[in-house]
Amino acid sequence: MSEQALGPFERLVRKLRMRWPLSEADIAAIQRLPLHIKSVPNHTTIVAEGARPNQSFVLLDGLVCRSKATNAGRRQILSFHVAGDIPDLQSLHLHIMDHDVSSLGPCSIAHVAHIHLRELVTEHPQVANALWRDTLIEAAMFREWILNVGRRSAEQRMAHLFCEIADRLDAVGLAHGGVYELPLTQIDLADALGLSAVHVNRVLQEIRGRGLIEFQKSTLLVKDAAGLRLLGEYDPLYLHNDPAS
Amino acid sequence: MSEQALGPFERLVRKLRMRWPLSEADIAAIQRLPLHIKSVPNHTTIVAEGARPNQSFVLLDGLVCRSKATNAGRRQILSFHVAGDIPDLQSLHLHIMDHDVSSLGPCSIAHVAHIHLRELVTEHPQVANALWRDTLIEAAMFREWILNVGRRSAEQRMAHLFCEIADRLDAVGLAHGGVYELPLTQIDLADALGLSAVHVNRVLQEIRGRGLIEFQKSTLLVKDAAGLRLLGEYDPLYLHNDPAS
DNA sequence: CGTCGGGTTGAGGGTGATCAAAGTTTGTGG
DNA sequence: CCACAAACTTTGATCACCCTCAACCCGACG
Repeated sequence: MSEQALGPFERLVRKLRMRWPLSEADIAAIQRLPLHIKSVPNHTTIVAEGARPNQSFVLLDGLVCRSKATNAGRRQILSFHVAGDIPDLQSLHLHIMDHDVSSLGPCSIAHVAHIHLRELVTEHPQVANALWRDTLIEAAMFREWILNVGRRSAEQRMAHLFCEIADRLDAVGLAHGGVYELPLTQIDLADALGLSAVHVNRVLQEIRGRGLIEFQKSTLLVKDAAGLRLLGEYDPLYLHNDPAS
Repeated sequence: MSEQALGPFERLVRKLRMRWPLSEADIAAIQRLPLHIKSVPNHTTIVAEGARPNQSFVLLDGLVCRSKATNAGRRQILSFHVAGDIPDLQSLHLHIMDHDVSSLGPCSIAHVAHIHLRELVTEHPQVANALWRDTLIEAAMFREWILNVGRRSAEQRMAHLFCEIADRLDAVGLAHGGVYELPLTQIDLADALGLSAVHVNRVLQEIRGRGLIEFQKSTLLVKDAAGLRLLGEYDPLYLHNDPAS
């Protein structure tokens, strides 16, 4: 990863600068954060519901998701996170975890103690603003997710999800011409979409048959982005990627 | 309303103090905010998707909801808000609305210009922290909502929603012994739960038949709170009401 | 008194779940 | 590097939850 040469928090800094104007001092302070880098194997719970962490982590490489489950064990994935995200930033202010954070594929993460994050946001209010805005965008993504599982058909849900993932990976430069590395099983997809794995399989075949995508061996290939957006009624407004909007 | 005697923002202040320790100066600054009080009739869109407001509003009295709709017009309610909430606070940082905010029953609101809110949060970082924490709790509620529509049965969804509403109204002192004033139609309930109005009607009869609740004429009566929580698998952890947690 | 929004009820149908079993790929230990 | 197990994918059959459509009822309100 070329980012490593520029420091482990390069992707994070790039994202936060898109969220809010930061000074050189703000950025330097982020890059000075004491960190503890760790490798996480596939399908591992990084932070569990009920935990009371005294640190958060920056995702340096890989894919993680947040999830909750019903008492009957039915899992619902709530969000996906890519390099540069801080998936459990909320534990800085909400001290007990209300959901799980786990890896999808092997990941590299950097733990940062809450003490240092707290110092960062008090000394650098602009960083606090950037993180607050990030929290707001995350909430906007949750809202769209609710609409997706609440009111769209299985096909539409899946198309919408693929559109969002593609857009987000594009935004952080993790796409290579419509090809996306996505270590998701069909079970993971089902848990994200509120469907059964069997039905995901069939819907996948259907929209693949229509020439919209290919999805096999952890690789998503978007063949007809416009058609996919049309099917999923995808409008990226809710991602608020334009810092001016 | 006795709160009006203590100032229109009394409920807001009470809520924010539960979110984060505020000084007398912080509180005074909130209460000095220039405001513009307005009455809103039933079933009115207060802020529409696509709008670019230069103000937010504090809900003084009544009930409002946030919602999005698919292109086919299928509405999904995303959250309910009670007196003391600032349902469109996000427009302070996300300048274009990605959803609607509309009234359920007649409401009283107080508009506050973004200019004054921005000044408030820069001069009073503790208020900014309280609002950030509020945003995080809101996101936690969205996550639970996703689990609800994604993985729970119609009965469970409804029981869970009633539990959450009851808890939240209890928390702000709007309950009178298991009786809650709730100006929701069955159509509104359906849109909140991702169900059809017809099915809501039948589920309502079912859980009413079991002696858990009564719901008619805009009044919710919780007859068996424990049974309702059990049915809905309700665990209020995600509301993070305890400031210490 | 008529209309309108909302509530209720019935009948029928479809989307997607569940169950079961057979393939296929992945991973692991010998 | 092979053998085996585990995990994932695929397919078929059946089923149920919930939707849609349609009609009727009711109370509020002009």
